[in-house]
Amino acid sequence: MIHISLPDGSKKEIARGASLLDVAAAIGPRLARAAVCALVDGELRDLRERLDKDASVTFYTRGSLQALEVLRHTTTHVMAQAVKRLFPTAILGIGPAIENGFYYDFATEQPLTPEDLSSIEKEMRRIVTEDHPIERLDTALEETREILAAKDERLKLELLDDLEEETAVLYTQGEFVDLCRGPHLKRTGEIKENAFKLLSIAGAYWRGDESRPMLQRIYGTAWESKKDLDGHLENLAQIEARDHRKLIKELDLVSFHEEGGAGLAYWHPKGGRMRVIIEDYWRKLHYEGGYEIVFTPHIGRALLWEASGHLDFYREGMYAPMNVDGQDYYIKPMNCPFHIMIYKSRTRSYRDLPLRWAELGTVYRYERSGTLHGLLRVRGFTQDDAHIFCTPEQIEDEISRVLDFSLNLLSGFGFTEFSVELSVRDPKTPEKYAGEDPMWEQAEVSLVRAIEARGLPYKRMEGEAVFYGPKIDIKIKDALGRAWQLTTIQFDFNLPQRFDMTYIGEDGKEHRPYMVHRALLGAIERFYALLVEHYAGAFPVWLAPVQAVVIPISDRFLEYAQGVVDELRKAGIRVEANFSTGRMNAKIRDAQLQKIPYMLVVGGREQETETVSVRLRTEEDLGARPLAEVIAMILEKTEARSLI
RNA sequence: GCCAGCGUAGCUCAAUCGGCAGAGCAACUGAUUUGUAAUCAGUAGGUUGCCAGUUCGAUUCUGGCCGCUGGCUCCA
Repeated sequence: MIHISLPDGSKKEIARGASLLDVAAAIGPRLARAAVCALVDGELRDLRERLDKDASVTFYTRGSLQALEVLRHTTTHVMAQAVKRLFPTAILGIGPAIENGFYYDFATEQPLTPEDLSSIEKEMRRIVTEDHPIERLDTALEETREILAAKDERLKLELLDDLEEETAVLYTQGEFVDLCRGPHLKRTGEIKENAFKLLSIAGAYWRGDESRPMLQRIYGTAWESKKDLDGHLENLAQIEARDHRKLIKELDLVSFHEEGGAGLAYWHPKGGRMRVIIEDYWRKLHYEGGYEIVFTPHIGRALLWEASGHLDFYREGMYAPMNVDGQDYYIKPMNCPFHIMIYKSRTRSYRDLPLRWAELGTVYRYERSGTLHGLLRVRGFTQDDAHIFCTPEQIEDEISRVLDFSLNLLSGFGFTEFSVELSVRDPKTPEKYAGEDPMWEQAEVSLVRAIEARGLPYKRMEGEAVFYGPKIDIKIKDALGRAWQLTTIQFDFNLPQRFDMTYIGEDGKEHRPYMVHRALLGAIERFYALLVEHYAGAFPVWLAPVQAVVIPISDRFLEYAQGVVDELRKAGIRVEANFSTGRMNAKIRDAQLQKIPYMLVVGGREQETETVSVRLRTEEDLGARPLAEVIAMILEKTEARSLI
């Protein structure tokens, strides 16, 4: 007999070799029916697995996150089975459950097309209806190899060769056999035939390796119920409706041009207005926060990039040089060497430090064509870059400051949920990194203290640091709960050395300053795309490119309407006049579609009483208000940078 | 960069087994003078992404290029 500890603290005695399903049955028949998988000493297991020693066990029932993962994993097997039925020569790759769904990779003779998805789905429904029992077979490696070889599953054989265990696990359902660790559902019929959907088809390198063949990947999603599936599809529709690529076009903010080249954004007047507002706010906060703002060239001689090491390590990310007067000049992919030039323009004393220099620096990087994506991934962009040069004694205080500064700036735009990732070096390969051990240790301590002092949740990422220093990245959550990495704060132990930067210390000797790179919004383009999606184009009044539109109900009131427009404009409000000959209803609709916060309707009543009727884009009707009151209301929201 | 799909009027989308390319919205003109999400009528708008090839004839078929989309990958 062995002893099983349960989460409520109780224990069960059960025969050695009993399956987890037996354990569940011993606890109660209802659990046995509802259980999908179990956590055994910290590992997620299949209910068919047998226990041969004492263990602590937690069962997960339908509805739990873990059960959903199992459901998705089984659904992807059903998909693979369907694919094998329809395309018998398809070779299985891997097929895991992922967030909100699953995928499976196949090597196929013919590429799959989107039209194949519906026939695969149909076959999947058949397999679900056939309700095959799913068997788990722990099999000796050699036998497994024979089984897979007989089915010509060469990719699975490759996985098998890399297996470290002594036995392999095969799962079967009907004619389908797969090498898989599990866990899985007990029958294909447990999948709801109307609660899954295949979504897309894409190429994916075998084992994520570009030098290996490209497989066909099918993505799908699966849920406990049709209602959950519909909810998820609704969510996807939401994301699509907020897609900045659609909104920047509809709202006339930014465009891209085939003639101008991929990944290069054109800011229209309305996008430009918003950008100026964002950047002015950024500048104001930087001056208040003890930064100085600098400007540096867009191109620099090869010498500079040789000194920085960019030409050695980052050349493929840079645009090709242009030759001027026999000298090679490169468009800058980063601002740092230029700021270092300013630093080196004179002798620096410890009394000068810390120096905090910020620049909205436009850089160009050659991103691979396939990675470009609207404003989120471009080839030309403006970083809200800054470099902090300080003494070792100042570093902790500086990190602390920059963290507060970042959180403050981001919350100004309406982002208040943060999480932090701390990337440190891999202790096993210290030789890969620039800088001395004590520097890394001090840097890490100052980063950790700064994070912990603010009670921010953080993840420590071992070995994720870049070679020149540790860093922290701040992620924010948007209105749809998606995480975006914006801020990055990075130590640099490399460049001060490469450029032989020094300052004169109290002791009259030369010392090496510490250098910290930081970008808070990241790239303005990317941040802007995020703002568009976060607000679904309905920007807070202080950011809205057009804050108010004046709508006369007929052109008999044009004169009064023009007076209203003049007053608003004089007060500094971004106002548009819709004086076209159309009906008021159409103008309201236009303004609504443009998501303009205030619609000011003027007709006879308003003219007589020196008022405007205020309609909000939320469809709320505030009725007629004195013009002065409306101006004050809009200005108040603007100045307070109110988020609605 | 790689795999797949796509590219038709400013926008959203039709159409052609290879035979004169079409609608709605927007634009323009005229009429209408309107009270909180689309007034009516008319006009104009296209080398069907670009360049080759096949063909009597290519928007349609083939190849190359450019761009976009979904992924993979990269993010010194």
